[in-house]
Amino acid sequence: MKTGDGKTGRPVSFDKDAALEAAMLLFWERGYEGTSMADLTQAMGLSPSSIYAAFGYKHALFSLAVKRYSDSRAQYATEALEEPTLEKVIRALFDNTVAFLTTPGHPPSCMTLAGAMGCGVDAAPARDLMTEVRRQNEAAIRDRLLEARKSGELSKDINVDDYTRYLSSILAGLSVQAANGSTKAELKRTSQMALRHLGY
Amino acid sequence: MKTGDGKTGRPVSFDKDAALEAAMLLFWERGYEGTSMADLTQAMGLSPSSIYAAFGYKHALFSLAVKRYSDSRAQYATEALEEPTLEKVIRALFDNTVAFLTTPGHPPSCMTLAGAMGCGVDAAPARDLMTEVRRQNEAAIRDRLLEARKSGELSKDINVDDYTRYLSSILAGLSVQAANGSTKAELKRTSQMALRHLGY
DNA sequence: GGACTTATGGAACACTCATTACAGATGTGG
DNA sequence: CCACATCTGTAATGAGTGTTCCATAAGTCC
Repeated sequence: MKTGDGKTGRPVSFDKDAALEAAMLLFWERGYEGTSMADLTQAMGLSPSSIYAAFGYKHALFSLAVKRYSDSRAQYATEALEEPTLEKVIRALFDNTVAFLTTPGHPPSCMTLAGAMGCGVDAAPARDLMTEVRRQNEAAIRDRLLEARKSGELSKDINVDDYTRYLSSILAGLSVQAANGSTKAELKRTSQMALRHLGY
Repeated sequence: MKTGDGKTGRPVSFDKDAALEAAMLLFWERGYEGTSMADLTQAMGLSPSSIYAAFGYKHALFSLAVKRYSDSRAQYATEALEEPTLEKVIRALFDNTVAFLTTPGHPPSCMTLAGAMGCGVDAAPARDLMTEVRRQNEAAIRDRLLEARKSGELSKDINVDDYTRYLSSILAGLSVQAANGSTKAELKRTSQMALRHLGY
């Protein structure tokens, strides 16, 4: 019998999904450095051995948590980019962001900002991962804008790279606003003002 | 003779200003949690006892570093708000921010974002301090906008609170952009696009 | 030149960090 | 029921954390 096929041996006795969800929420709130393995064992309800066996080192667990975050909580951005017209895309981008930032049950900010901005040398890989995710999100917006440019919805006078960075800036700024403690109503009005200035 | 008057006893043998500057730069780069006292002793060139005698606990040192940051590096914002007309104020706000973020010799981001966004429970006071500073900066912008409203430069149709949050958002977004690795030229174009959409 | 006050460097403190060793528990295949 | 493989909890690992103790150095005041 081949070993490591997942059929023999004592089976995993906990819900891997639920454990990863708990880890994600804790990393989201406290960042990479601010979350200790002891905190994680408590939040996940597991002993260190189980965590290491199932997810690997702390950084590997963090990577998985970030992936889970991108694939679930941060899907609102992807959904917005799938709207049929450019106007709907941009409106959805702002509306969904505000809704996301004010959803109860998780910190009022983006995980890619709270996760690891400034950090010690040991946590540099986590910080770089956060930067990479932010850049990927930006690239997704750029792709959608390029599409709109081809379809004629976005004027060819507008530099797509600049417009992408401009939109990203405002959206990131909303996240900082939310972290500052802005209310849902305030964020909504701020985002409406942004839309108005954008011409929507 | 009264004790503690700073006249008797062995005098301090190092430059307090230079030491605090070194601490500020390290906190700026690595954040509160990412900077250890051991890192600080090395960067400041001092032994732990000297640091504790001169600046107090780690958090007190951090507070002093943040104050130094606000009073020196972050003065560009205050200066912008002192411009005579609203248009000049807003232009300076964006121009100075871009210049600040791309100045060599310090991290390409705002200390209030890198210092402590998400963090552990022990560092919560540091995080709250950063939030407070961000809100104070916002309040300064609001005051200047209120002034412009009174002088008639800012239309009374515009909600000052909303406009303040909107401007703050874009400026914070520029900081995130810089942390993402945007070049000076890119930041300049992004900020120019923001100014254009603002009507300047 | 003592008496006094404060600063300094280095070692030590108690504690937490991420990670692992080990012994026992729990399943599957024969 | 018996090997076998894997998981699980406890306790330990060594390194790193912020902070303090202590002997000594370096000044001022009488």
